[in-house]
Amino acid sequence: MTIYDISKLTGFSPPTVSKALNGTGAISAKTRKRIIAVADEMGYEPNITARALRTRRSSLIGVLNDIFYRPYDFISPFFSAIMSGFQESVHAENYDLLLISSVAQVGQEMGRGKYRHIDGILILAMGTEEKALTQFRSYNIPCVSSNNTFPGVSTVVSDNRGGARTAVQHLVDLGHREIAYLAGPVTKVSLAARERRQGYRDILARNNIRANPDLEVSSDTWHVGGGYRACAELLSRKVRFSALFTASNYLAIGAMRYMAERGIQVPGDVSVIGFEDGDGLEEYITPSLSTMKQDAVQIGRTAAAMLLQKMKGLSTEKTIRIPTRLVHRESSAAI
Amino acid sequence: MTIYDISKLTGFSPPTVSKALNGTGAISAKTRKRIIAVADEMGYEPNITARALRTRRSSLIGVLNDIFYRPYDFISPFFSAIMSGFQESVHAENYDLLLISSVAQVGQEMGRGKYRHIDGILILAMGTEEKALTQFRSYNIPCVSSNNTFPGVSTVVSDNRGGARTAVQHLVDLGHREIAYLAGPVTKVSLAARERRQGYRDILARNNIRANPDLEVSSDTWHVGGGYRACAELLSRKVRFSALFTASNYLAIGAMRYMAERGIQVPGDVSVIGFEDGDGLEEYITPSLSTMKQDAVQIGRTAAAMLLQKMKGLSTEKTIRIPTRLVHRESSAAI
DNA sequence: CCTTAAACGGCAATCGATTGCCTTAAAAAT
DNA sequence: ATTTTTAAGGCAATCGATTGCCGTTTAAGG
Repeated sequence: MTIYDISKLTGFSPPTVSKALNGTGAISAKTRKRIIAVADEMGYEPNITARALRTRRSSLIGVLNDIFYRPYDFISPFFSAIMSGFQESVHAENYDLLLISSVAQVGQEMGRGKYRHIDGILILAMGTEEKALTQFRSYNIPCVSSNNTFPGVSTVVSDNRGGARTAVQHLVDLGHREIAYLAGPVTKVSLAARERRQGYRDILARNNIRANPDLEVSSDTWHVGGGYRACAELLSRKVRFSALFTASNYLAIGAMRYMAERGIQVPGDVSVIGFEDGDGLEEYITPSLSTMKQDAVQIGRTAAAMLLQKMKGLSTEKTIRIPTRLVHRESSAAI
Repeated sequence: MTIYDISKLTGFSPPTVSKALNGTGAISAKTRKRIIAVADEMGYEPNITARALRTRRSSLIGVLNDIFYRPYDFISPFFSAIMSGFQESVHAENYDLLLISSVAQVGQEMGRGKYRHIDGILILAMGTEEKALTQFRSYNIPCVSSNNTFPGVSTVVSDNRGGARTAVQHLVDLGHREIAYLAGPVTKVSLAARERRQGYRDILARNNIRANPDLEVSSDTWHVGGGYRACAELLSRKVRFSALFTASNYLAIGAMRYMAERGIQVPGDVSVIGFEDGDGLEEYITPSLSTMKQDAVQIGRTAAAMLLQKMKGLSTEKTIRIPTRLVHRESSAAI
């Protein structure tokens, strides 16, 4: 069923059918109605490939989603939740999502993306490296990112600094003054990592707590294993702390495991608060985990709105921050 | 840079350029070499849209990935790991992945898929309903699934029955005879749910343990909350059990949480073993969780191989099972 | 030296939708 | 009643690659 079939059935020329169906051109209401009726009846669906060829727009949006949870090879539930909100929004404008994974191949993939004529791209990758980025720039595809920032690319993130402040202030309010921070991998592009650390430092300063560099450790991955190892490193420094703020829940789980193995009680000896990872587990592990809850779906929706704007040539570079919310559970308690 | 540009630069006609680049038709080695050299030098990349229009093949494979973890809206790490292996394999043959989520829209989505001329489809959805399936059949797209079976669709799954047998035998070997089973949502299509239950029953029978229906509960979701509620239901039945096999790790985590709240010790009072969910957390929660480890990436690769075969018109319907492996951790112990 | 066949490459059509421009008919203005 | 507008649709070209078929050229065979 093509536009030519509809043309024959209605007696109007193919261009007229096209115009009627798309609401473009000057077509009388009567004609349009007739054409639409026939198209509906025949179950006509436009051939999107032909349209893409002619219009040079593919209706495809790429999602660059690095898998940074080796050796498990899965997409972070947090990112996957962002994708969920994002997809919902772009679907409303008839875009579909093309999966582009694995930063290792990013050059190749972007080449691929280019030759597929992707109309836009959402960068969710955590491990995206500098050199890959220069690639993005050379192709001229509208682009938004989340959690990371790149020069010239708009970003939607949680209010990481504010969230970190809330988390750390929560610990202070519980009477803690020796508060450690377990960061994720700090890369040039990782806005989340930078801002959370900043929020942590803000609150120490605001409460006149002297910042102790020994209380800050950084994990080599965003996953549990990294949290475990970083906590080991932290404890090896022999600095006292009664509370620990981690840059993500996975890191918190890894850290708590290490402490459990060392007989350190949570929250008895150390209170812990993390940053949500989107899998909804924090309520169900023991002890249940205090968390800064992020609104991943909303981040996705916002990113979609921004990208769609950009694709229309509107909007300029900016960063939008989505509020986070403290959820107090068993892992954090008064000193 | 199109085939016409290369044509002008080399003096050969566009069809000849096409044939040289694709290795089709009768082109002399010398000509081919020259054309390829120029194409390389100019950075020519074929316009995949035009090719798709002409050949009627899109080089796009759809991934139907229902999000069944409401209200968290994320893709199960297990499925996401399958996708990882799958993508790696189909990339080798120059296919890209189109994301099709949300079973609620499956009809619409498939319509979409059809009009995008998807060359094949991988069904990962857990919640796919019967009525949606009839849609699949009517479009004639090569299709493989994982974890679920549909009439006429090949499937790659873990060796669920064997895995469940190993898990339950493990509990028996530890001296347990009162063993409960916490199932995932049992639907018509859920092969995994059916086979794991079967494996559980096999082992009871093999060890002359009388099956007690009260020891089997079924969760309403595959996520932690469902495990929590199902465990509550199980305990409310007042049947004694010293071990619990759960159909997934998330369910195990939910169940363990409920038991923790009731003061039931794991593994002191009840041993627990689950089925891997692919997020790598089981080592890091406390107690660490005994698990049947699945090879999700391998499942993905195998599914890709099967689908590619099908797309070539070869291969017939079948089910392939990928071995699982017992990993013994703290949550299961001798009685 | 002539015939036959194989090897190379080009021609023209095609995939389906869209677009700018042009023609005709109808409506409005003078 | 005649001219000017405006509205409605059609024509032909285009997006880029591919394919079947046909015409040469060159090599092989007699």
